[in-house]
Amino acid sequence: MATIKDVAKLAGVALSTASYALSGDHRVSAKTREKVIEAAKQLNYHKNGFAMDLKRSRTNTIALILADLSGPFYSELIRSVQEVALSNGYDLIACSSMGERDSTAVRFLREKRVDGAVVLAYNMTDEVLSASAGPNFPIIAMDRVISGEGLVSIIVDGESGGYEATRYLIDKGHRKIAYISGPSNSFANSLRYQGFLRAMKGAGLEEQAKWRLSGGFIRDGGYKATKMMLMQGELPTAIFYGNDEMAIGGLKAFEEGGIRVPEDISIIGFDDIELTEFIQPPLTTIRQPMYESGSLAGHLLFQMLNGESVNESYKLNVQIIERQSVSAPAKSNSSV
Amino acid sequence: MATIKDVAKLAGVALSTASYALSGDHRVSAKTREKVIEAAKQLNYHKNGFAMDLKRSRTNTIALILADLSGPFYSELIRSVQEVALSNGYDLIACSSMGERDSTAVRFLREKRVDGAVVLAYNMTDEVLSASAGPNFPIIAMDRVISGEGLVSIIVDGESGGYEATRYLIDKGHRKIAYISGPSNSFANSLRYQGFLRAMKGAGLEEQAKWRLSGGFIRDGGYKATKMMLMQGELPTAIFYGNDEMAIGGLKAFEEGGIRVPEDISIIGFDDIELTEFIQPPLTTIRQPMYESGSLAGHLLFQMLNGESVNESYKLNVQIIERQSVSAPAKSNSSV
DNA sequence: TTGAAAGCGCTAACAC
DNA sequence: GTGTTAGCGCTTTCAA
Repeated sequence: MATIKDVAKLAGVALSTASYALSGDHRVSAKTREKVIEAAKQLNYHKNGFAMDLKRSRTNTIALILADLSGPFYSELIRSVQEVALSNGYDLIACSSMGERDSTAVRFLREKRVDGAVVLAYNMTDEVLSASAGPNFPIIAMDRVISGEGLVSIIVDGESGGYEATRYLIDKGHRKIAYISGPSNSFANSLRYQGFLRAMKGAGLEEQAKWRLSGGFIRDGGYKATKMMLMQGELPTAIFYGNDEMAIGGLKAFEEGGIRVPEDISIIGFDDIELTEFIQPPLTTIRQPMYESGSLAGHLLFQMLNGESVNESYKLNVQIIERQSVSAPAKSNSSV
Repeated sequence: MATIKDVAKLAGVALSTASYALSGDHRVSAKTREKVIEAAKQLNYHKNGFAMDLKRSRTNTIALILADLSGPFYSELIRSVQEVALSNGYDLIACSSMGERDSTAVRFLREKRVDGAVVLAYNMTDEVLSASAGPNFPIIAMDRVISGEGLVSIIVDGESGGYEATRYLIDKGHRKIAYISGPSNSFANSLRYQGFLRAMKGAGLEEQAKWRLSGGFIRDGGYKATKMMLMQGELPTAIFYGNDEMAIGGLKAFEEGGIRVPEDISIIGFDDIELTEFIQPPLTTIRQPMYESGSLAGHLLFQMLNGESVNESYKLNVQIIERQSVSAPAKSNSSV
């Protein structure tokens, strides 16, 4: 790899002159510049990114850290963060926090390989975030409550979402409602569940222990939890799945069991992923403002990078999206 | 930010001793090591990634470059490349080539911010790839034919895929077949189109100029192209969409136009994205081995990184996935 | 306008 | 075992 030294030598100028010429400083004469550029081309020279970053101690890059890069659910978030980064002249790299303690993500934060980060990854510990964030290294934490210098949290109001989803079912006449939960260590899940409980209690309803199942936020988990419910014999009249993926899995289980949705049982999801529109029946769900939250995250990050002060936390509202997976409970089941 | 210098000073040892202690070199005494580690903790010290990379001139990171990070289509690819990277002890970062000449992606390659890359991005020029690749910087180019030192290309056999898709329609009795194309600068698209033409010619059929439409590989493009076709009045009996996204857009246009698929018109897509299973009717399509190709790309990259020699190009096969969007042409339309 | 030189934070060869 | 020191490739001050 040719270095700027080689270029300077070939062009017959000093190292610094070459540097100036290459970065377009207007103090070098046009003739010198040309010589240098010609030499650079000849040697196929390109700046070494690290050396530059090291010197500048700035990378002009921010990271978006996700638990799983391949999740379908993130595309809007990625897009919105990317747009903001681009329009601020920054680069965005996405990396995964898979691998836990020694993940790429942790290293990028620890070793300051980027100028700041947006983190949506339940498997990153608060500790890592707190240790990395600071006045010169802003981190926007999504979906978790955390505070500290350089830290801002954005949460979507999952509690209200859980409440509204449940309330919606209750208003349709349902009395026997189950909540299929996500991973127990997920903050988003606990919020949704709390909302569910508040709505149930508010309507004088009780959660039945036998319907307390978990599906880990994944499709197959929803499928299995639903199968289990089916095997138990007695079904609720409505199910609130902690997220859409699990609801889709549940739908498959019902289909296999010959149970019609929403005629025999109503279901509602959470997230409003793309698929919900396309499945049969289209899924009623709670929409998370992914695009908006990504955009907010990006903007906040750059405000912090520019030394402006921002609030410590932001809460975004959710919205119910009515489709066709919920109806009034069937007569035979609607008795309390 | 505390540096190793500060740590050394606080621990009362030399800089190098601190460095050795921190990197676990066994020449330092346990006592010294402890002192250093304690000092580091106290100062909340973390290595500076760039300085390390600069020194080592290795990053232990590879990049996956995609035209659009948010594409739903890539999740399997991302997952498979990530698995390989992780199992080789490397980090993976994903970045987008949006922004063309000055994109993050171009900079990462040019400035050697990573040790190698897998590139699936039609908007990166061959020139950039050739200029960046070299004996010490392997690049795996997907979906393009390119060669040079440090360059390997993986292509899926889109031509055969295009041929098979078209042949499948012909075998069902279709004679009037349209191909809705992707971006004209897309290599994948031209392959598919060539396959289409070969099948048509082989059956003594001709492509009709009026049905030559482009949808840019995006859903809305497929929708618009189909609308346009609808407005023209005369329809083919079958359409081969250059990818699934466009086919999904087309489906919507047909639905709005009161045209039934596959009763009134048959359609076939390409890619086998997740959605194809869930839409109505489920889409018959050509499956690309995304997971396999990502895995292959990752393995090749590491082989090259280890100095092993590999072939210059690899071709992967496609497979037709029969679902329910194709039937024999309706009687009234099936005449030649 | 150009050149010499300091130093970003770190590693590793070498000397003690 | 531990300390000294020379760079990695670059930018940027300062002097010429």
